[in-house]
Amino acid sequence: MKDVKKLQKLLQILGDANRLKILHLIGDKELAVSEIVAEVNLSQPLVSHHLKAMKDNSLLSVTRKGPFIYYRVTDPQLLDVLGILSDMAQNIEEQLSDEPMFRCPPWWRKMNKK
Amino acid sequence: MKDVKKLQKLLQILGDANRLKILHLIGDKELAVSEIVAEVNLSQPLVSHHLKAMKDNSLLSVTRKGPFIYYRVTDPQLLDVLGILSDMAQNIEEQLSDEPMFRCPPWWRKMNKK
DNA sequence: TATTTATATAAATGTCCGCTTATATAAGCC
DNA sequence: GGCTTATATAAGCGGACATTTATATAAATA
Repeated sequence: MKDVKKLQKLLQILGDANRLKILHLIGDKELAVSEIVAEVNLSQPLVSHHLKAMKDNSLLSVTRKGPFIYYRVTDPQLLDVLGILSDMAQNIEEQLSDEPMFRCPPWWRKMNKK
Repeated sequence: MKDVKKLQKLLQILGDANRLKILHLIGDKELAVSEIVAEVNLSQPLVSHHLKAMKDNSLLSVTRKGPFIYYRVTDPQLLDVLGILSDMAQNIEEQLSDEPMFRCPPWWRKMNKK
């Protein structure tokens, strides 16, 4: 309960499909931006944008090698935890609250009360 | 990589401070809405809103007892994983990309190039 | 049946954020 | 120094979502 804000931030950084794809793609390797762009189907600026978000929150670390900039997952444990969560997520089927296709107008129930 | 969407959804449901507070408060117990409202500092509709979000995604399960509706964490494992993530999160200090307090106007660098 | 208590739902609003388009930086090469 | 490649940054737009205010449902009780 100490610092909920930090946990929240971490979770909302992770709560994006594109960022998850990038994280999974990098895995325990080191990838340059161009390699990532080549794999995932996203524009270069968008990839850079997400990389920055994760770097700014220390999820990714950066190394420059000549003109290339390599990203790696700072803490490999993160991938394990994501594995666990992914497992959980698969067993979740959206509990759609039997939303009727058509809905009563607001006055109907009151009208027919008892 | 199978279903990133589900993982994303799970993470973004979790990525909210108020929902985290509620989850932590419930813990391994069963709490009625009114008990939750009494503890966290949120309006009743807001609490209901968040409870619904988590219920619809199977994070919470519901039991009615008379006029009271009790919520419990569906999978206690979730709390453990959150524990791990919380641990990670605490060791993350925002990598604020040494943003200068004042910034160059856009023409400055071009002006002084070389 | 009227009232009170417990909870849910609806509508309206403001904000954050992902994405696109356009442009800037930075390094390497001729 | 100009050119190309690799990457980052900025501005603008649109949609999603947390929150508030107001009201509806549902159960219990008098």
